[in-house]
Amino acid sequence: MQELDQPPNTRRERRVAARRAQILEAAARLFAEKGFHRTTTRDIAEAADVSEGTLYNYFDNKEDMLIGIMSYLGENQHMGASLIRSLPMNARDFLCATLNGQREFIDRNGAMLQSVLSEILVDPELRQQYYQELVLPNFELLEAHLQARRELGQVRDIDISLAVRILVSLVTGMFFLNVLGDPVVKDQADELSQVITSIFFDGIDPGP
Amino acid sequence: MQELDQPPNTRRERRVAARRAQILEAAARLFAEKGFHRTTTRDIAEAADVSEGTLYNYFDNKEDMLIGIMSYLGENQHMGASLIRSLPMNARDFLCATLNGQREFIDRNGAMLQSVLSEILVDPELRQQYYQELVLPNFELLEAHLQARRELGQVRDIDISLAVRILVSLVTGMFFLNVLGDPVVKDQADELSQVITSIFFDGIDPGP
Amino acid sequence: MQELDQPPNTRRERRVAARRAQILEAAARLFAEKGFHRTTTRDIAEAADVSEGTLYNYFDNKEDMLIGIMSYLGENQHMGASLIRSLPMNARDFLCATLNGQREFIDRNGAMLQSVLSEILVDPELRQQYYQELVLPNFELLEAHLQARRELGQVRDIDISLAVRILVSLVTGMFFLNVLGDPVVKDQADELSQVITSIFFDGIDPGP
Amino acid sequence: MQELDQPPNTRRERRVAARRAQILEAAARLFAEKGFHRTTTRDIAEAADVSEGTLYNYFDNKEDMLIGIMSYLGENQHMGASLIRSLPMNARDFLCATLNGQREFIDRNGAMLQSVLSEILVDPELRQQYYQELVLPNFELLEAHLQARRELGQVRDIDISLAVRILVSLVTGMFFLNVLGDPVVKDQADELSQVITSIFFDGIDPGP
DNA sequence: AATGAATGAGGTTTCATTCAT
DNA sequence: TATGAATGAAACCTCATTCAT
Repeated sequence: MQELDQPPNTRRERRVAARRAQILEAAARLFAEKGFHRTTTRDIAEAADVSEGTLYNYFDNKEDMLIGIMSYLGENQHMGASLIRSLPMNARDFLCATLNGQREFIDRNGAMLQSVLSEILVDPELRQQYYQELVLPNFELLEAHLQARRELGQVRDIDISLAVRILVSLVTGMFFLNVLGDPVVKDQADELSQVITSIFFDGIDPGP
Repeated sequence: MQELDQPPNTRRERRVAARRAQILEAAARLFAEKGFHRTTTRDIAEAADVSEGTLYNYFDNKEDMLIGIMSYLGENQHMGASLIRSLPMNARDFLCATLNGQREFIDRNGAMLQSVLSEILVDPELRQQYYQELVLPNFELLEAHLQARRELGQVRDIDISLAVRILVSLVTGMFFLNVLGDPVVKDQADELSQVITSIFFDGIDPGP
Repeated sequence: MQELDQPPNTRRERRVAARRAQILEAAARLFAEKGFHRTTTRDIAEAADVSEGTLYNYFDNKEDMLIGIMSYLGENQHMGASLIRSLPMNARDFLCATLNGQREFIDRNGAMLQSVLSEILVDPELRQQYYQELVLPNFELLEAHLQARRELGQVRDIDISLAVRILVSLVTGMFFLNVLGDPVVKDQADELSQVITSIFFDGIDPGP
Repeated sequence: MQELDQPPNTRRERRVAARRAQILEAAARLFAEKGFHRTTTRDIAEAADVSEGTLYNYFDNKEDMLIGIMSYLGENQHMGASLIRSLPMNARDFLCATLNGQREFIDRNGAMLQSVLSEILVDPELRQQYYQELVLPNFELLEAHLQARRELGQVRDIDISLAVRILVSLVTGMFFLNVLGDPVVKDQADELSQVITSIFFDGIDPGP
């Protein structure tokens, strides 16, 4: 009568997950458009095509939706798996591929990212959670990866920790410029990954 | 009835400017701590040691204070002047000095920056203004500067526009990491400028 | 389709009655603990171990449960029957026994009483019903009883109506003090009936 | 420029107190009519002829108004002073006077009492405060008084504590009957005090 | 008959803004 | 010019009730 337990979700659980996703997507879009605080629960309910009351059957409160968005981002920012498997790849190709991967991720989840970042800047608690769940794990994966490449002689002896921070800062800042609507970044997105790779590996020094 | 414009500020104008600054500083601190929306005008009034009513003698409304903060940031982000004069300086030293200058600017005005960035992410109008007044001017100055150095043969033939975006993204992203409280960025701030310079000029490739 | 009325309850009717009782008991307990308005239908459903929907198969609405509680109290406050039969009993013993009987009734149904009284104070409609169904009948029984005793010469010539009101007030007020948690009333409950009887019959005057 | 401090209230303080009273009176009336929970803040604002927002300049929240009402009752239930001074009075006259005093107090503050009692029955916290501030002090005063009279030989040797509880219960229960609209209690209010006094002193026993 | 997800009206509370003093 | 009490719109959230399953 009840479903099997093998797939971890029963029919009911799947329905709940779908509803949550439906609501989160609507919320994220609005949060990115108007900001968390300027978005009312009524807005969200209308965009998600449910009643206001229903929102609260799936989330404790409005803030909980933001946290839900963050968790979703965390779960879908796998980066990890690919990083390990990609060691055989040429170092430059790998960086370029990673940057393109990030771009793709942002294309899909930009609204969520935008809405979360905005609040992170001014909410210490959220910030803490974001750092732990979304930033640190990536730092560690990247450090391990870079370290491995250095041991393979593919990278000169720079401070790995700092290099990773620099890379992540760059991607983050790029996202920012994108949000600002900078036409250069928008129109030359393809070249950008290549130029970054080029500078990151060879620098801008004209050489001897 | 109004004073002349010749001496840029009469006694009265100076008093008004001081009051505005006093309010803006209080507001910026609170905005950075709790965010624009979670900060009430009552909070601001108390922090600035004036009454709520008085706020409205100096600003049209709460949003106007945020714009005031942005204008203040724009006026104090001189970068410009120094950039021209520093051409004679060695290219690497110049980059390092610039990065340190940015750090100093952020140390002084971090709270304001933080409060403004948070809203910029979710307020198209503000975003537009920020881009025009704070980002574009710097882009143009930096491009001109980098172009000049390239013509001097101090920089190899990369896309100047993109290089400038990369640099600014990096600084912006670094600010973000700082806000997030990343201990590496915080504790090794000095090395950071050097490592960035090193990578930016020489890359991470181990060479032949 | 419906069963006959001859045997006062068919199996089905008994099941329905049991369910109603199960729900009413849960509701009364919660109403007494937190009040009618602070108790949600969800609370009641959980406490009664049924679903919220099921509540509405047995009661029209939440208010109807309160009325149900009142009816239950009315049906179980028999006082009446015993009053008549107890005429032969010594007057003092009778009063003492009645007081103890009340105490017992309150011990068993205190929560229901408490929840009902609270609303009665502020709901004219409920008040009316309570007075008609629970108070007046007792007044009449008591008056008749007291009248009979007076005619037997066991009571001096006081205003019977008022005497009954005084007695009932006393019991009601005592219930109140009990709810308030007064330690004296709680710990000396046994003496209390006796002291009341003693004062009620002999007064506190030291005599000549 | 500012008023003297001698009268403990400045002009401003007096204005605040007046506003609070104005709001409390409106609230108490409505609470008694419809109950605390069925009374909306909008109702109160309209009845008090202020805006809803203004309510919150004088009270933390709706519950705080109920507490305010209770405090007001506490401050105006002096009973105390008169009790001491009245020792010379004949014991019976004293009881009768006290009962009439209570009746007068209830006539003036019945609505407040009603609204508070209703909530006290179902709110443990409020109940505690009520007991401490309104019940206990009266118990103590009455006990001392009765004790004094007993030592004067005006009262036979009964348990003073219990006698006081009995008296207070009686008054409380009478208030209840009044709220219920019992016509006997309402119409014979004058006789009531006398009958109570009569029974309380002499009992209902016909004597030998 | 039982369930519990969905509903949406309505409640309390906050807060930017105004304006009389 | 400075004040801060008053305002009232609007936000978030709760909860009794319904109804498809």
